[in-house]
Amino acid sequence: MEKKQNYSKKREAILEAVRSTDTHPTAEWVYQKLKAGYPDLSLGTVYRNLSAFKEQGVIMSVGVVGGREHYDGNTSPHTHFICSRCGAVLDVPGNFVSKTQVEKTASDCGFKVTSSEVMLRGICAECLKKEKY
Amino acid sequence: MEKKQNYSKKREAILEAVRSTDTHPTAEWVYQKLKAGYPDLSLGTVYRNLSAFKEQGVIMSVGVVGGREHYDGNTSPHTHFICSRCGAVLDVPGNFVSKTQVEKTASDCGFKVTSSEVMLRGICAECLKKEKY
DNA sequence: CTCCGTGCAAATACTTTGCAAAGCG
DNA sequence: CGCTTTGCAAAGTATTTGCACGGAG
Repeated sequence: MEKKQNYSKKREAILEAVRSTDTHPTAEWVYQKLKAGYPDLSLGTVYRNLSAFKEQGVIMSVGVVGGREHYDGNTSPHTHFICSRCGAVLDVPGNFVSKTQVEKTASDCGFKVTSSEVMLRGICAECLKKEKY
Repeated sequence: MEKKQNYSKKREAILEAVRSTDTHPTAEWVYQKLKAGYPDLSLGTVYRNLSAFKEQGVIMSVGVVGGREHYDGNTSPHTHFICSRCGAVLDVPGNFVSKTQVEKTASDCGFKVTSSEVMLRGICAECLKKEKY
């Protein structure tokens, strides 16, 4: 039983904001970005719409980094890299997981896998540069 | 400049609690488990010690699932499966990432990778059973 | 005696929610 | 009009922190 969804300019703007960047934004980031064009936008609305999008599978969550949930408008499977220094979340080209191996494991263990995600942690190029002291 | 660390029975108990299970506990879980044996244990202490352990690399974090941070006493690289229904975090045998491929990507992109993690999402065997309606 | 570790409670930080008002169809 | 979406502010939840006291060395 799906709920009917009316058109909303703000909702569209929120989705567009997430899709138009590769910075893996947080709710706060989206809010700050849109505040200029939509002065009466409320942070609650951003949160509400982002979770709705996530639930519908329109966008994905990269997970919670530094206490904040980061979203990703790119739903095609790809890899993420998290810098332990600055907390940046970067896209990494390439799929590191063997699909057949996952499927085999799933049937072995008796559960159903709907998605897989690879996360690399380390220090990004930016922070490596600054670190030379 | 490392800080000196005295012996503490409670700290040891907290570490032992995380290591003695494969349920990937949260701070609250550890607290509940130890409360019986250490009636005046405080939740703040559990949080404090868990983050200290994590920082020292003695234990790892599985990430935030359902709003709570889950820890893992097993620091050897392995894979995690998260059930979208019940939120359980399970260990999965097998390493799904190609080390050489990660290393190549790292040098290509100019950052340093210190760890990699694979996360599978789906529905666990338990929940699949219950779902037959 | 001098620090370290802890209990306790207050403070944070992010996210969710209730409700009345405004908007879409 | 009926149902959806929003603003606003209050409530929630997980985690962190300040401080005085008990404990280890």
